[in-house]
Amino acid sequence: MSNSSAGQSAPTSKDVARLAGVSQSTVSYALSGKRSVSPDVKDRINRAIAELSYQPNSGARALRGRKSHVIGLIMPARGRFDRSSMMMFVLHIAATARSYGYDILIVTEDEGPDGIRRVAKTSLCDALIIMEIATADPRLEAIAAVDIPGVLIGVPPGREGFNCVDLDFAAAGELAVGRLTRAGHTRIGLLIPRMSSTQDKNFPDRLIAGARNAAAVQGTGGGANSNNDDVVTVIRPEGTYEGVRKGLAELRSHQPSLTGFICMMNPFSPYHALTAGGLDVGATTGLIAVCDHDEAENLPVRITNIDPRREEVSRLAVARAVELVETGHSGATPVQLIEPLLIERDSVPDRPGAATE
Amino acid sequence: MSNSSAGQSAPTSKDVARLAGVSQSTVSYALSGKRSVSPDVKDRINRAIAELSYQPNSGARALRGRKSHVIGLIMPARGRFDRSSMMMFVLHIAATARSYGYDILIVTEDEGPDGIRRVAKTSLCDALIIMEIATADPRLEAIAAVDIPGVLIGVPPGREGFNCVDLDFAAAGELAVGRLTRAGHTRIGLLIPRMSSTQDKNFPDRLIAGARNAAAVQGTGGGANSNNDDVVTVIRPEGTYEGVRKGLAELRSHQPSLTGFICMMNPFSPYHALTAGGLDVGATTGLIAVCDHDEAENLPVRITNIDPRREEVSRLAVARAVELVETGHSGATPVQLIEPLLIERDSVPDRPGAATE
DNA sequence: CTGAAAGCGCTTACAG
DNA sequence: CTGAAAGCGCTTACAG
Repeated sequence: MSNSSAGQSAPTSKDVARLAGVSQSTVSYALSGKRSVSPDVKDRINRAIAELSYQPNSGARALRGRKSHVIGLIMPARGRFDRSSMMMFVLHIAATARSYGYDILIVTEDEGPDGIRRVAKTSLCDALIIMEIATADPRLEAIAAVDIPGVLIGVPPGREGFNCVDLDFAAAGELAVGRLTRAGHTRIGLLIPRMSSTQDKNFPDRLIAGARNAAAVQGTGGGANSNNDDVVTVIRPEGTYEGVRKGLAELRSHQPSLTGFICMMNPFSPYHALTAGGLDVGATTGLIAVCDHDEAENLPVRITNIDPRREEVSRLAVARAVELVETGHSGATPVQLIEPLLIERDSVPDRPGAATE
Repeated sequence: MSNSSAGQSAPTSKDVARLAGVSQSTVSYALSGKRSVSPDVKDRINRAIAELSYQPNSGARALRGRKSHVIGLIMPARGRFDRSSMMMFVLHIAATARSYGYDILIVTEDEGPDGIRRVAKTSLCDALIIMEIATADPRLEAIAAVDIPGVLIGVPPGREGFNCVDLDFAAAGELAVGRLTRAGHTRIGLLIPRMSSTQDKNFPDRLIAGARNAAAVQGTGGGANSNNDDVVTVIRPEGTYEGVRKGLAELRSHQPSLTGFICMMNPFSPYHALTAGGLDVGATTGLIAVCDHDEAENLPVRITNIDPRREEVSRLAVARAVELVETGHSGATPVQLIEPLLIERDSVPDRPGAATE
């Protein structure tokens, strides 16, 4: 019943022109604004457009204008990824793209590097945004070889010649360690879920470096020359509950004095594993998660979190891609990092002797 | 450096024709197979295509062929949705679409019904797939008004004239209650997270009806005329940990004899809330979750789950959309439901007196 | 089995 | 300030 009209073919700019009593080119110029059009004529055209509910054919526009106004979003290669945060990126990227007049096309891992070549060579996409790229990712090469611009979300090694945008993970590490040490937690465990080996070279190193750096700067209360490696201990457990539980148990058996924890994941498993292990998060034990707000709020204790600012990262990636398309891209640009934000909630208790600033 | 080539414009079918020493139309026919081409000529064409790494321009193809080979994926309206499962749909839908030669374009909630009109009227998309549609969703009307086919994932009321595809939630309810009653659990709590009011009319009713039906059929051990409302008690808590905890606490205070639970969500919160409430899931208490495998495996006790079969639902939705496009759609078709699958894990213990089949 | 030509619906010089 | 015309790269009757 619905959906069944034989489709009396959509109106064209020619139809609009006829109805408005002007030429087709005037319609085009009225829409693009690339030539001034008298108010009277513009008005008639707008009326005609409204009456026919005209929208320009995107195929014709792409063909003639050599621009599809579509950005390809290359999804992560196979591996363990947080689907929830991926979806967050997709939604923000798509919304931002629309604000620039672009649409987002999904290119999945299944196609591999061929997918990149395909959407570029067929002129389906004007630019590419690549999520969670891995180190030895065959897609990096494909992106470099193709002649539409690409923006990486992430800063993988070997990124020379690419446009990278990401959260400042070093700052995130500093922020988390700084917050915990200020609250008096001088022994800190840092949990980063293990990924496939090729993905491991992207953000973890930066996060760890930032954490170590903050430990060195803020000191441990033991003077400038204390061994900073003892302040922050990194573990890379499996991302499952069982993996996290085991990792934490082992860690604590080696370092019973740990009172502060940072996790680069949904805090659900870490929180419950710590609780099951007899620790009282928010009372004696500190926990900071790098995660989205809803995940931080979704526990008995509201978890102080570092907002990974996926919306801002998404915006930056799209803005970058659009700019490269519209200025006629030319090579790589400096890495652009977004500052992380620490949101104070209830999971970081002060400990005796804490330097409350 | 990379990405910087001035782009000596992609090769066209004319270039291929010249290199192969044939006409442009022959190249086209060789590619489409709509006319027979001699092996010799076909060979030369293929060689030329490979040499130039030619791929047909999608704008031209769309313009001339009146088909973009793009399907628009309309994301859920604002509300509380499980981003993880949404992402699962997106990935499966995109992969399936590719297998039919189609691509997926993301249309977000932000555009509302206008987004649907836009991608349809501009001929950007050949068909639409709509996820998680709500009852009084203004997008339903837009879909009906537009002249490309639409497929709904979900079976909302007022779906006359639409093509619907979904999991058989009634069967899921039956399956879960059946499994628990067979294990001797005669008092069952069913947790369905509360959504925005307009979304509440889609699957929950079907799930509940199926659960009640199974309770009636299987009996409670108390004869055919027992009050079936007592077998299954439904609660609709907030989807957060705190909401689930409170909901379960209240439920149990009214019905202390509950030993079986079904949750229509990631079992993390229900599991931990039950455990925190003193129940031993897998030993004395049964829990079945409608969720993805990884979520079922991500807990101290492996949770027996009902696979929502998002991959199969996605496949069906895409197949339906492609069929409607390629046959020249004509109105609505019967609702197509996918059978749910119960995966036996460790969270449903037998209770004394259980009828072990 | 193959080729020359028209045309899909736009945009953009060119001309006034 | 406006119009007539060419052409983007395909596909598909039409003609042989």
